[in-house]
Amino acid sequence: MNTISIGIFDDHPVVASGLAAYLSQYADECEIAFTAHSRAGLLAALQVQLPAVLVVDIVAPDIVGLDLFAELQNKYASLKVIAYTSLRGPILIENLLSLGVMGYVHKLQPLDALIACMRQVDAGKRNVPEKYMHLISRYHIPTNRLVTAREMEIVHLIANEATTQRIAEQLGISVKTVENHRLRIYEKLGVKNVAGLILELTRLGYIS
Amino acid sequence: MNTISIGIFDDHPVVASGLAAYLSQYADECEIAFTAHSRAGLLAALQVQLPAVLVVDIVAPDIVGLDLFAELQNKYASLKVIAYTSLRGPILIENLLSLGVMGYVHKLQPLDALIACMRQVDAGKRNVPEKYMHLISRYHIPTNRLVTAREMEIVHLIANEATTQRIAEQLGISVKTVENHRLRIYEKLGVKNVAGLILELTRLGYIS
DNA sequence: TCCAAAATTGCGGAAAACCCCTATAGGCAG
DNA sequence: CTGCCTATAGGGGTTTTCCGCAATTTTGGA
Repeated sequence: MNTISIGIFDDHPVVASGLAAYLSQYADECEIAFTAHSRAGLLAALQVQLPAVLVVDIVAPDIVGLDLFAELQNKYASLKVIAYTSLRGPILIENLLSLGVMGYVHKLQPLDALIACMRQVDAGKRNVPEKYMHLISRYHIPTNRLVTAREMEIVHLIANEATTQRIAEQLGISVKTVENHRLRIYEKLGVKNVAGLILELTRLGYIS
Repeated sequence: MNTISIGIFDDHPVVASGLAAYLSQYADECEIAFTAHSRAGLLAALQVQLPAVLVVDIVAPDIVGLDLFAELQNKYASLKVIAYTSLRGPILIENLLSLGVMGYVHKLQPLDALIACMRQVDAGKRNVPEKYMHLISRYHIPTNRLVTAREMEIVHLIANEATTQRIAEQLGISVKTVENHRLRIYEKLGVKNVAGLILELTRLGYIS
């Protein structure tokens, strides 16, 4: 059995260092290449040593998240990435798969689940929880379920307690247009009003 | 130097087990009594072995959170509790202090901060971040800043996408009363509208 | 290249939220 | 007992959000 070289990225030091300490119990099977707590630190560490598997926490899809995976995919095509996060949901998983992420483990799962996933992924197999496995075969993004760039702009302004009127001014468009965007977003996310919107966005990790 | 007996409670196995593995590097200074991932597990573990210091993650003040501290305080008055969480804010810290929590460390801090806090707390000293230290001397709860039980009921209904009208029906009170509660809550939390309310509540951990 | 799907833009009208005020009854602490 | 706070509720408004519907531009695939 060869040893798996592992990189760990998590903004919570306790997770990165703690996981490294925990995994060192499995020293015959894996080897910690590095731990990183920031995006800059991660990119620096990857240039020094490229592990086989990278465990990444997604804090928020638009901050330390989805775009990072795209970047990693370009720079290090051979790197196998596992998303290890407390975010959930089929939309997220579809996104991850479409970006080339190899594995997904939720943080509430036992550590065994992560270790199992690492083994699978190191062997070149995609690995997500059973109930999402069917997504692997069709892991393209159904565009009509994703919030667009324009919608994201509006979403962030809403989260900043801006009214539709202020948003319209800020973006230089009609109030009615902004309203329409809002409703479309509600529809896509399956919520009924602002309360639901904000809650769902935090659940998905789009806003802090 | 005596060894500190430590219990760890966190719903994320990676944090509980990882932290335990990490701390075992400091074996001359501390000793892990147990790790727990659920409330029931914690209470069972405490009956078997009572550590000197208990590190607890607060997921949400009303779920695995503030009320737990009150319970622990009653049952195990000598137990020194450290809140180790990714929630923040002066309101939270005041709440914690008022419930007898001895220490608070944010999860984005380096692990050294937690270890330093454990030393302080084990020595009987309250320990919170510098900028909140002034709260220790007056750690009573300013009641007018906390959401009341009734307000919490309403807050949860709002988070469930209920309209003011539906809330009024559900609670058997007037729409106007519910409106009044809403505005009062906004005022207390310093937000302008539902968007701000929901975001602030998730920040404080009151809703998922 | 051309068509269909989508993103983005917009309007009128209804519903809900938001604001400022007043007012009563009960509980609890100084 | 006398404030202070909570919970209740109303009047009378303004503002914002929500709902259907529709036009225009952009985009992506056959």
